[in-house]
Amino acid sequence: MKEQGIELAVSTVIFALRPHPRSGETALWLPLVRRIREPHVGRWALPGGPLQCDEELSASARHTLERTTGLTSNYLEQLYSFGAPDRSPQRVVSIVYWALVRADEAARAIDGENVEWFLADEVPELAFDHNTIVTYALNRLRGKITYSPIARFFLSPEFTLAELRAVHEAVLRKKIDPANFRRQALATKTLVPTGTVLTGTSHRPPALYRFQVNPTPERLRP
Amino acid sequence: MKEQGIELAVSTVIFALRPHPRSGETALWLPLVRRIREPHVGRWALPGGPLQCDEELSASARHTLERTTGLTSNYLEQLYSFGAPDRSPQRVVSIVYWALVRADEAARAIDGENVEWFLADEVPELAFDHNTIVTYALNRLRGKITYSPIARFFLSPEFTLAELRAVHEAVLRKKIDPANFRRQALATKTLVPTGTVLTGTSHRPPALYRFQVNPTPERLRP
DNA sequence: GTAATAGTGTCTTTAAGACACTATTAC
DNA sequence: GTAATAGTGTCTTAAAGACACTATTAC
Repeated sequence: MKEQGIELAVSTVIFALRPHPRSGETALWLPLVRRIREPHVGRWALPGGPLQCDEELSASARHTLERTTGLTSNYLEQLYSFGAPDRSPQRVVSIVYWALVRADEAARAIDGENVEWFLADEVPELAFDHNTIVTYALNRLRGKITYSPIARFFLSPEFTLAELRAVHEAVLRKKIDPANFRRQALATKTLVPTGTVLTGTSHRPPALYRFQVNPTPERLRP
Repeated sequence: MKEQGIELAVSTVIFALRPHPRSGETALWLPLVRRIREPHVGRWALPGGPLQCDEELSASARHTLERTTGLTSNYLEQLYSFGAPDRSPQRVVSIVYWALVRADEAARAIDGENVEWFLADEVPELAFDHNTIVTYALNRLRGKITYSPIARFFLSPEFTLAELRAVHEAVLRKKIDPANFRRQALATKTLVPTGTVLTGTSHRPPALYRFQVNPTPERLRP
């Protein structure tokens, strides 16, 4: 069977938390790449590239992440495949992944050539159908964080409940009651107190937690 | 950019409800196609084929559905893309869709050459990684039917609450309390009584309902 | 009348959310 | 002491589930 001249690419939506430039509050960011060739020269686009011959799909997404930001991710998941015939002059089918990057890592990201980070809710007009893809990824992230314990992938291994709550608040852009959040988080039985507290604050020191390595199998919702 | 010699295919997992051959209860079925060439000659596989040059991904899935069963579907959704380098000798990336077919339609399906229907929970050992894909699709169907009103796509436009409940019971393979199911179904405000009842039963005639055309926008969970 | 399912009412349990309250640190 | 957040207790509400009960048809 002859291949039909359809190009196969893998793109990645990379999310990280950083302070908002104006309000200073934690906000969602993502890196974009400026296109240096037609079509859409000069426009910003999602990082990605053609799939290599013997490369896993997820490996391709990981390589893009590494090449674009110099970072690695602890959470990478396939998002969706986009393949409308008119999304590019030469037909391209894009398999899109999304990734979460820890805040402490993201702070020391080494941005590649023509790479720039944007507020996830304020991306400019992008090349191809990439605005649609970003919106789709944002919906998935916001949906998934409400029923799945993925917030931890934004954090270092040890964290306070306030830090975990701050991730939820930044992603969902709404305040969450600290008492209720604590109860729900602890009810999952996936948090283990390290026995230590975080000092240096100007108030009662919060307890530190880490996620249980392999408690009960994670909820299945593909 | 030269295409990397990777073949791009679209496959479709087609679900329909039919009576179980032994118990007689309604059960989930899906059609498979016997492979007539290498690799895996003689094995059963998901229906599908290479993506045509100017064809939408979903259109390709629809064509497969039509070609395999002679049927059309009112529900078609992208499932996942599978692309491990070793899943086929010549590398193939498969974008998989899943579809629901109405029971009354499925009953008069015209099966194509080398097509046979199997109980979804008793498929034989399939070609490639297609067992993995079927399991994945089953999980998605069972997950989605619990939070999204997709059961109706197994039914004709007018139906009783008992029929709707029977769909849930067949898919989830468990009994559901009729009283509670009724309350939940009506609470969604998406069911409209037609004002007529279904006669010919040997008991109190049940009211017929249809789904509201465009009530409130469907829940967004990509 | 009986058999069978349609359809209603109501109680219990669980979880989410609102919010008052106490605890412990830095200063 | 005050300011600030950590952490606990408890009330209200909504939804899920269990299950008893009434309603309406064919026979």
